[in-house]
Amino acid sequence: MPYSLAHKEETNKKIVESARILFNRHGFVNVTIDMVMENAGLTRGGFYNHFKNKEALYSAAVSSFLMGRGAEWREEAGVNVEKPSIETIRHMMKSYLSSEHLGDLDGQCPMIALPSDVARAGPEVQTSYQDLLEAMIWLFEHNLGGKSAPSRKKSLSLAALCIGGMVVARTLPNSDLAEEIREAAFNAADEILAS
Amino acid sequence: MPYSLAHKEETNKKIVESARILFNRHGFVNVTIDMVMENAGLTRGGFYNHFKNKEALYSAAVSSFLMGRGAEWREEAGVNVEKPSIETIRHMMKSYLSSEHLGDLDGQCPMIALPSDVARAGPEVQTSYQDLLEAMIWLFEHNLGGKSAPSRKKSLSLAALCIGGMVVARTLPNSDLAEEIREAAFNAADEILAS
DNA sequence: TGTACATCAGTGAACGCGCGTTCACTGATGTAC
DNA sequence: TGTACATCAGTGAACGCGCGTTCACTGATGTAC
Repeated sequence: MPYSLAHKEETNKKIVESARILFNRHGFVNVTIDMVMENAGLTRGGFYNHFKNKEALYSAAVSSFLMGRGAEWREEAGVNVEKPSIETIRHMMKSYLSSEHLGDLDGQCPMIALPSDVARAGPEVQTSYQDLLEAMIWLFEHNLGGKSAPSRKKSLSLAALCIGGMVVARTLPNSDLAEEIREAAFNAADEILAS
Repeated sequence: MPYSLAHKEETNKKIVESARILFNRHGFVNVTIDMVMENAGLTRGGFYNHFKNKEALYSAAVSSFLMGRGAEWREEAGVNVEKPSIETIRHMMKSYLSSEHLGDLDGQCPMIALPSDVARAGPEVQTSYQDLLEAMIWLFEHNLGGKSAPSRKKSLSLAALCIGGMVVARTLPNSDLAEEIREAAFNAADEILAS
């Protein structure tokens, strides 16, 4: 067996990472396999050694956020499984609903960049999206002190507000209204949290 | 001058209405001009008698909601310019964040159906989207009793929560989580309203 | 240790299809007489 | 009132391009001896 298994995995990661960035910026349909492969330093034909088809790449790219940037964020935000606290949520929200995140077209959360794309994609992609969403909700619930009807409701509202506020703001680039919406969403989320 | 001016306007409306429905369901890129024209009872070639190109149609389709279904909704919700009231907002939100609206792929608000599409489209389309958003915000502000910093903030948060909650829910079709999110968003919006 | 070999990741040309757009035309309709 | 005409909305074939996917190949690498 020529080429180590690790080598193929490495290449696979490069493709997915390249795709994640390009999808975030341009959406599923506007990104071609040529673009993804070239951006990964490879050529067109090799793609099908790694994925069944383009749709399979969608799913992998969305999921990759959870293990990559998403994990970094959880660490940065000081997510501490031992000591859950509301302060942790506030940190996460501050980072999620930040001006920086709004401007980060490459690194942003796919839930913000791709909602309508995912809604029209196949079930695998939607499952990946739902996993991301559930991870976010879990972090909120956990830091609100565990499972209970009120903390569940609160967590869902916070998720809707975080993602939704950013989606709406993202749709209006270079508009003062975008920043205004983002800020208002953050304040509202903060109030829900405190209530 | 053969064919009355009204005739051309009539056809134009048919095309835009056909496009609005198809875009809502499938997104900009996945809808072809053939589909739009056939759905309007016409043939491909005539399209360019009415629009410069496909992108011009995006903008027209998004805007059309404001004068069509959007106007109906404002009436249904009992929007009364003379007597603004919080109850009016509650009606609007109840309708916007309803199960019916979530399932109405054809008639839904384009702000829910097309956020990522619009984010990647040209400035004209984004202006149309922003007009829609500002109309919604205006209705909230007006019924909160007019211009003031707190009512402005509240209106922006409500908009983010209404649109955002629906966007997130829409991304997860056939999932219990979708309904759960929609309901949580409504409750949170109601609390913001009451606060 | 060195060499021949087998494997399969990666290459790039080619295929086929679909879509946006163009264009020569056709024929329905309002107007002039 | 009736008829010939001019206009232009609508038609549908054609063009050209781009993209997803396939495929015959090449060449780098690990293994067997």
